Amino acid sequence: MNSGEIAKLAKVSRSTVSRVLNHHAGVTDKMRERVEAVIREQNYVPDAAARKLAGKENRIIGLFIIDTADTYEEHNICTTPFYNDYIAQSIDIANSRGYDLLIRVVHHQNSDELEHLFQNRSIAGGIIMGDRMNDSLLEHLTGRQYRMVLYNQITESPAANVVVVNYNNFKCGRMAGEELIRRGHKRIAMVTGETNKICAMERLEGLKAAMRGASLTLDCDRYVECGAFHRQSGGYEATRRLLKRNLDHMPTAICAGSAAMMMGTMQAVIDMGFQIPQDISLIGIDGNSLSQYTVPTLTEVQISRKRVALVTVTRLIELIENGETPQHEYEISEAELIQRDSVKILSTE
Amino acid sequence: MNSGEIAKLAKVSRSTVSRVLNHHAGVTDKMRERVEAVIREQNYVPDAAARKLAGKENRIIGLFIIDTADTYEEHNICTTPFYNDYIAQSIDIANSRGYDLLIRVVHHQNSDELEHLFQNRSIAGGIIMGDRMNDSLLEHLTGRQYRMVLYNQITESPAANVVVVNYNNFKCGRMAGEELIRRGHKRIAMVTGETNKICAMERLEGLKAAMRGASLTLDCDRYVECGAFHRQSGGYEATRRLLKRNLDHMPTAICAGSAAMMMGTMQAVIDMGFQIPQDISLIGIDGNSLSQYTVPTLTEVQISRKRVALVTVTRLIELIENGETPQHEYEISEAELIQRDSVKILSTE
DNA sequence: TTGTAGGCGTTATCAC
DNA sequence: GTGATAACGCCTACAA
Repeated sequence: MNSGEIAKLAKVSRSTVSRVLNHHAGVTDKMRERVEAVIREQNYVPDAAARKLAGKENRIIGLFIIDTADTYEEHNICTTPFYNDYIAQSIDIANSRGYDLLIRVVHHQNSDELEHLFQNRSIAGGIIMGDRMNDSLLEHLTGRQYRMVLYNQITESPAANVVVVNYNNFKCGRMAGEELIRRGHKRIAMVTGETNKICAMERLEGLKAAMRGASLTLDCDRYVECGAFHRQSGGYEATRRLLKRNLDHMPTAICAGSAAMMMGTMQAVIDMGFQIPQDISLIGIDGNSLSQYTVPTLTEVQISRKRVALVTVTRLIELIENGETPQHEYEISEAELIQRDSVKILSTE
Repeated sequence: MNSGEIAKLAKVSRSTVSRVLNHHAGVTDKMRERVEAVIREQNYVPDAAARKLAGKENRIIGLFIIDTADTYEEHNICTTPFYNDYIAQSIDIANSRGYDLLIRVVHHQNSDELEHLFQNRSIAGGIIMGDRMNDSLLEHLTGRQYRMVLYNQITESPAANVVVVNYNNFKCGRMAGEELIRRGHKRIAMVTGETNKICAMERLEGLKAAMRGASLTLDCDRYVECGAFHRQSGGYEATRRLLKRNLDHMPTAICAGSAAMMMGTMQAVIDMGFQIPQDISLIGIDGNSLSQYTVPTLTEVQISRKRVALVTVTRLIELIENGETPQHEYEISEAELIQRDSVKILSTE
C-alpha cells in the first residue's frame, strides 16, 4: 500500500495525498476528508525511508554511551545506577515529544562506527555521554554539521550545532565535603574515577575546595585513589588500595565519587574489618535507589538524573527542530544532600 | 557525497560502486581497490534511507516495553531491576551482531503507535515484552507479517513470523516454595502482580505446586495479594494489605513475585514492626543487584536476564536474516536459588 | 566484468 | 486548489 494506491481509491492525485498527510494548507475540506477516509480505511502509513529520501527529517535520536573500560565485563556501563535511570527517563521524554531513541554503547572497537549513523542520516541528532571520548574523535565529530549534545565531555561548545551540557560536579564534591566537615571530619579521603573523566576530577576539586574553605588540606598522594568510575569493582579495589596504604593513619571518612563505586567502597571497608560509620564514615556522590535499604543507610549527594535527561533530550530536539538553541552551554546544578546514617558525628576537637 | 560522485572520482559507474559497497562477486581487484580508495578518501557512507528504499533491510530492532500502569509514576517500568538489566544486555547483544535497538515504552495512550514503526518499515523486527498486551491489539499485530518476538505474552506462537519466548515462571515459583518448605515453613503467603500477567500467575502456580507437593495448601483468599508487579510501591501496598488482614494468624514466610515488589515487601514488613527473618521470612523471585547489601541479605530465585536478552534478540535476528527460525516456541528455564539470610529455619513440628 | 536504465515511495516545484 | 513531474540516492535486472 503506497500513496499512489490511496490516491487511486480516493480519486485524487498523489500530490493531494501527500498534502493531506503533511497537513498542508490549501486543500478543500471535501478532498481532505475523502483522502483521510481512505487512509484510515486502508490503515495506510507512509514509508519512512521514502519520506526521508524526499527530504523530510526522521524523528530518531541517537544515544551514545561511551564505555572505555579495558576489561569487558558482564555488566556494561548501562547497568550503573546513573545510566539505568537516565535511559529510562530519556526514553520517556523523547517518546513524549514524538521521538524515538536509538541507544548504542560505544566500546573502543567500534568508536568510529558511531559516526556512521550520523553520516547515513539514520538519526536526526545524537547525545554523547558516558566516558570521556577520545580527543581526536571528539574534535572530528564536532567539526561536522551533526547536531549533537555532549554531556560531561568538554567545557565549551566548539560549534553552533553542538550543545554542551555539564553537571556541576564541583558543587557536588563540595557539598559532600562540607557535610563531612560539618560533622567534624578532618582527615578525609576520596575514591573516585579515572583522571581523564571530567566529572571524577571536578568532584575531587569540589571536595578539595570544601576542605580549603575550612582551612584543611586534602593530601592527594595519601588520601585520593582512582579506579573504574562506573564499576562497583572499581570502588572496591580503589578503596582497598587506599586503606592498605594508610593503615597507620586511617582517614575518618571516605567520599565515593560515583554511585557504582560507593557500593564497592562499602563492601571493601566491611571486608577489611572496619565498621561504618563507627570506624570510617562514608558519603557518596550520586545516589543509589537502594542506599536507603543498606545498613547503615548511606548518606549521599543526589544528582537529578531526570533533570539531566530532560535537559539533554530537550536541547537536542530544539537543535533539530529550530536549527539552533538559545544557549550552547548549559550547566545543571540541581543536587540534593540526603542525610542518612553513614556519616558519624565526630566530637569537635 | 553520494555514490554518483564516488563513481565519477573513481571513474567507474554507480553500479560498480554499489557492487563494491555490497561485496558482490565479479568485480576486478583493480576496480575494487580503486573504488575503495575513493570511498575511504571521501569518507563516504551510503544513505540508509535510499538503501532501504531500494530494497535493502535496515538493521534496527524495535524493543517495545508495554507499561499498562494506570498511574503515571516518576519511575516507569524500565527502572525495575529486570528491565534495567535486560536493556543493558540486549543493547550489547544487538550491537555485537551489528544491529541497533530502538527502545520505546508503550503506554496505554500510544499503544496503536507501536504498529507504525512496523508499517513504515523503520524497524526490521520487534521484541514485545513488559506488561501483557491488550488481546485485540496482540491478535491484530500477530496477524500481520511483522517479524517479532513476544516475551511472556502468550503461550503459543500464532504464526510463522512470530517467535514466542517464555520464562519458566512456574519453576521459579516452585523453587521458592520448595526452599521455604525445606526450611520448615507451612503457612506461606505470596505477594505478586496483576492477575492478567502471565508471569505473576505462573509464579503463584509454582508456589502452589510446591506446597501441594508437601501436602500443604495455599489459602489464596487469605494469603495471596496482588499489586503492581513492576513497582516497589506495589509490593509495599500489597504486603500491608496482606499483613493487616492476617494479624491474628500471620504467615511465617512471604514470597515476593518480582524484584521490584520484594523491596516494597521488605519495607512494609519492617514498617509494620516485624523483624526479618525472626518474625517473617522473605524470599523473592527475580533478583536485585543489591539484595546482598540489605540487612538481612535477601534470599532469592534469580532469573537469568542475560539469557533472556540473548534468546529474544538472537531469535529475532534469525527471523530477520533467515526469514525463519527452527523453533517458534522457546522456554527459558535457567534460574538459580541464591540462599541468603532472609529465610529463617523453623523447627519442624 | 562493467555500464545503462528503471524503480523503490515520498515530497516539492511547477504549471494549470 | 489540484495534478503532472522531477528529484532524493541506492540497488538490481538487463544489456553490452
